[in-house]
Amino acid sequence: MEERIRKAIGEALIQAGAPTVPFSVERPGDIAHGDYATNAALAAAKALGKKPHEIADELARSLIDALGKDIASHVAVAGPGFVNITLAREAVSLAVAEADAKGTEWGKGTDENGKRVIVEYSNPNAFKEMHIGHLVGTVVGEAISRLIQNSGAMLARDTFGGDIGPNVAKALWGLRKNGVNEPTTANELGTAYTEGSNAYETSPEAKGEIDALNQAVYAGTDKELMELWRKGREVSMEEFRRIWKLLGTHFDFEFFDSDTTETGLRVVHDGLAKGIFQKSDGAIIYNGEGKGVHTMVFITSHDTPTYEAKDIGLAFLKEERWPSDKSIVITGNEQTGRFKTVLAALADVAPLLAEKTAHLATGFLKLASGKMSSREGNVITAADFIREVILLANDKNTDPLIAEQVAIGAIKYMILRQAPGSDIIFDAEKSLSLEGDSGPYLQYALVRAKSVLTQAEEKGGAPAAGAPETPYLIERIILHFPEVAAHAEREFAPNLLVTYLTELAGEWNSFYAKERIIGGDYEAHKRMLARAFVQTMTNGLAILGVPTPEKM
RNA sequence: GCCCCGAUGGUGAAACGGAUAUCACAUCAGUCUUCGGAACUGACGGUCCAGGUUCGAUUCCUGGUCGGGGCACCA
Repeated sequence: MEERIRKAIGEALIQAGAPTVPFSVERPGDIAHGDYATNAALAAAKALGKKPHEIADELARSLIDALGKDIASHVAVAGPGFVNITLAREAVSLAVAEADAKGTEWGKGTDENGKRVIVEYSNPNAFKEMHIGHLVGTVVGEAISRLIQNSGAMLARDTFGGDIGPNVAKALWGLRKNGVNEPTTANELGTAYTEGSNAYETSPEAKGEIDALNQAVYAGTDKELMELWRKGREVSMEEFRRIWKLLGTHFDFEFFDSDTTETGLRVVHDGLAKGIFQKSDGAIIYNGEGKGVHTMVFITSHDTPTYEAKDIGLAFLKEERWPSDKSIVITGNEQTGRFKTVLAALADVAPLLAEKTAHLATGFLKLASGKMSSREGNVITAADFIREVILLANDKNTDPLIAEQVAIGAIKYMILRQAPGSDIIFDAEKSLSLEGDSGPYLQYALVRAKSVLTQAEEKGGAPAAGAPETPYLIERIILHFPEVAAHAEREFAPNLLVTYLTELAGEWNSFYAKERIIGGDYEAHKRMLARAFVQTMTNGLAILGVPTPEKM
């Protein structure tokens, strides 16, 4: 529908003599203005040297002719020169029927058809527990992945685990000190890491031992050590996989630091020979001066690669394993500066790889109250956090599966409702009080609509036909779903979809309170409307990765 | 010191350069509980400051204030 209007405006502008003016076609802020609005007349005014209103009047006339009464019942000029289009009843009914008929295909786009896209997110630190910061990256990464898939791309998910380096050495040191040869729980690893980390700061002797362990892992010749390392990593990853599953995420590729060191070292050494990197105090650095990025060490003076060199290696590894048209990396926003340096260096060594790589940053998750902190430490693990929220959801849902769905929905909604990149304040009690503007609010609206439909079908009979001349507001919201999904994908902004679905759920609740469906006027039409709402909400929540419980 | 990001009602957020700045929570006042009240309706209240660009600025530019993050051998 939007495309059709856009085309009609484009042709009208060509006739008016302003073929290249960019213009918008969007939902008006106030639905009372119409179903679509365009600023084309305002945009063209300067180019044509005419008053906006003159152009708007002409545009309105040609739009009426081009679209016809079956599509646009009303075209009006308003404000400084907007042209508002109100859809005809038949056009609205047609769009709603389409939502109902298309099923899971409703809302699918074609913007990324035929493209291969790889998305990296969640990046776990093996030997450390998953904390709530990873939760944000995982939830946002999954939603963005699904948005891209919804636009038609072939998509692969990958995650880049830290399994080598000083942090890992600290955990190994702790394990050895505690005499643990067969670690079995993530908690055990977390404790060992904390101990190693503390010892590293306070004891010069321990520091030396840990540094030596780090070198030994890179060398990989100490069989006993490598066995402990392998087991620890696996235990750690099992825990990550458990939480990923809980959050509805599965990775096609799990890459590790240790997979990328070789390539990273080689590429940086080659780059050194070409003058892309420089030697400095025994280390190999990338000089970012004059390029607006920080200067950073890529290879240390001990000839071990830093995270930066590993990221370079990873870019090559990804291309080798799953060649793509676009590569997206999602990390916390504290890494933005570091990533700029990596991309600048990559642009010098492999311009094509750098060109198609984009970095997206997510914000921090902060808790509204400190109550959730289950331990004395200030780090809250993702597992503890999810458990606490499920417990809260349990108050109203005895079924453990539903409590979990509600809790995951609440967490995801809180994270996805705001623009990625900004910090997130999570108030668990507020999001589970479930009054408007929450995941469960959307889930609840869907559950109620499904319930009505079930009862309507059981009742059977011949529902009253016909439809009111003026469409219900809910109909006019439903028809915008495909445009919203496409827009959210272009901007990598799941929050746009969240806002839309919240509005949709609110309008459905409003409709439900005002209008009698079973046994009411226009029952057949209202049933279709209910089905269209269910389909739209179901598909929308699926893109966000928010579970849809059958009952609540 | 340098670089990046942010600042919107009491609180948390939204708004391709567009119309009377949207939504929720809280507060206050109602609906009514005969398709599921985790609901619905209404009231209250806001763009950090000073300039600039523009027909039009929460949005873009300059300066300032406050807050967060980053800045070579950590990830």
